[in-house]
Amino acid sequence: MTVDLEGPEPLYEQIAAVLAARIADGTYPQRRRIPSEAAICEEFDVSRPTARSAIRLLNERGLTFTVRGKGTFVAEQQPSDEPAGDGTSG
Amino acid sequence: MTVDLEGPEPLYEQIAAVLAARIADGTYPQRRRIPSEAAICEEFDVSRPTARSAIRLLNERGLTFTVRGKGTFVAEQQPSDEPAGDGTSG
DNA sequence: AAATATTTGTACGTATGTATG
DNA sequence: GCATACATACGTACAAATATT
Repeated sequence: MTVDLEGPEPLYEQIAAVLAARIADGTYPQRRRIPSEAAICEEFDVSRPTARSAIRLLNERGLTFTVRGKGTFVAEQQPSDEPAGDGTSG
Repeated sequence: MTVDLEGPEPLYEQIAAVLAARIADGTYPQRRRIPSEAAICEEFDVSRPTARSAIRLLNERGLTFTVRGKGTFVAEQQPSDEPAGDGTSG
């Protein structure tokens, strides 16, 4: 999986979207750790600040939570503002 | 007003607290712009990322909102988790 | 307990892009 | 076009918490 440097979306949003998709499809199971900042830097070839921005988004959206010295973990519940939304309505 | 480099709180939290106090006491009135990132850098002698972190905190807490190219403005209402809290109960 | 490695937290510096006036 | 101001992104260093040896 890669990101689009030319796209309109910021890198950190694209990366957050990729990670969010992995959470949604179970690649990153609940309560389990997601890859470290360093690993995200490696995979997406970005700087640590950018990797951290992506994680920050996930945390803000309630998908994950971060514990210093341990890592970032998938939250047990992913709250949603769109209770019925799976995008298949149209 | 200064910040405490030796203190336990991060610089950006200390700065956010100072700005929040100015919002609370009317130094920065509602709907009015607060100082620019550059001005905050100057006043507190910090880097732009640190100034931005402070502003981000204010935004997250609903005290302010930022408009790209214009500045950061005091929100019209400051939501509170402590409906009765003004600290004068004792 | 000590040393080392891993991982996140804070902070600085800089460059470039985008939006407003 | 220029000046101001925020947004994104890279690079780096050191501190603090955790985990392993």
